[in-house]
Amino acid sequence: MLQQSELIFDFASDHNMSQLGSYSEYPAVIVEHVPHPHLLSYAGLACEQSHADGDHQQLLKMEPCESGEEEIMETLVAAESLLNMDCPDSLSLEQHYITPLSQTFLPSLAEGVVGAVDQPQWPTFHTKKPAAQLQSKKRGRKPRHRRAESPTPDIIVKKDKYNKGNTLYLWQFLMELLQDRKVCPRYIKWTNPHKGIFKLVNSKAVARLWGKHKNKPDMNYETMGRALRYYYQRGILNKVEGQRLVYQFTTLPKDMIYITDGDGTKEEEDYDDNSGNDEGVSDDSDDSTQKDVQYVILTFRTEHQTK
DNA sequence: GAATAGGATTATG
DNA sequence: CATAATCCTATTC
Repeated sequence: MLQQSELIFDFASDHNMSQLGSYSEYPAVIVEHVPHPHLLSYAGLACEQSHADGDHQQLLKMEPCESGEEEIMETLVAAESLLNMDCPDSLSLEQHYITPLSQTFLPSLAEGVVGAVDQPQWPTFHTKKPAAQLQSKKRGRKPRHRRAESPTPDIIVKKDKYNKGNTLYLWQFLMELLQDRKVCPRYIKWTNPHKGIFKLVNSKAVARLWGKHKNKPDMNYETMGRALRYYYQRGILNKVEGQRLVYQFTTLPKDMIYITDGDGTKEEEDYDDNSGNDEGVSDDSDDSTQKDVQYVILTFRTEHQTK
């Protein structure tokens, strides 16, 4: 069925790539981005980003070619980017996957993970529901309780596992997209990285990419959206109500490549999820220092709590 | 009208 | 068996 070389985005022409295809067989694969010590401290993204006092401006700079209409075109570009991570200006995710990660993972992460059996190993954003009226307005929705989500303590570092059978979960796929400079600002982008809030700017394009990845040509946002909605109960995603196409990761990897948009503007538009709780998180300059960054693959066994 | 929520059913690994 | 894909109804933006 899926060929490693083509399983992702067939329209990516003849560049045989397989980065996205190169994930371990473990359910959850997180590409960790370990740039600098200070960035490591930044890892606690959920908590605070105090040091982000602007002395480091993000290098991830890409012209905000924000048209959004021509999806085909952009999809092609996106796919190309996803497939050809070897473009010099990009972070070449390819390296992530094949990096023999000498340094397996962040100790803090490891401990935190190992320690927490019942809860995610990642910083958790518990955004209180903005308003209960949102639920009430729905037609008698039953309260959803989240159970422990997939990723659990086990950290297995798969060094060179780019097997083809890779099937990223949707949430992983979205995270990957959010770390891809080509698609991130355009199709999908953070609207509030600290809270894990992102927006599917171009839902159709994202769905298309997802469909490509899953080899489901008929994928659309309806279907993908359903899958996203499954994440509500599982505590992986929240919906940022009031804003269309805006979702929120309840948990995030400690160090992601936060592409908050390239023109130096910290966050062009953080509609801080209108919950009013936020204290105005401001400078989140993504300090993704492209150079001397180390990419680490962390694989998390997703063993579900044996219910 | 697209987005959203979620039930039901089926598919797939 | 879990994760969706597909499909659907209903509601909201």
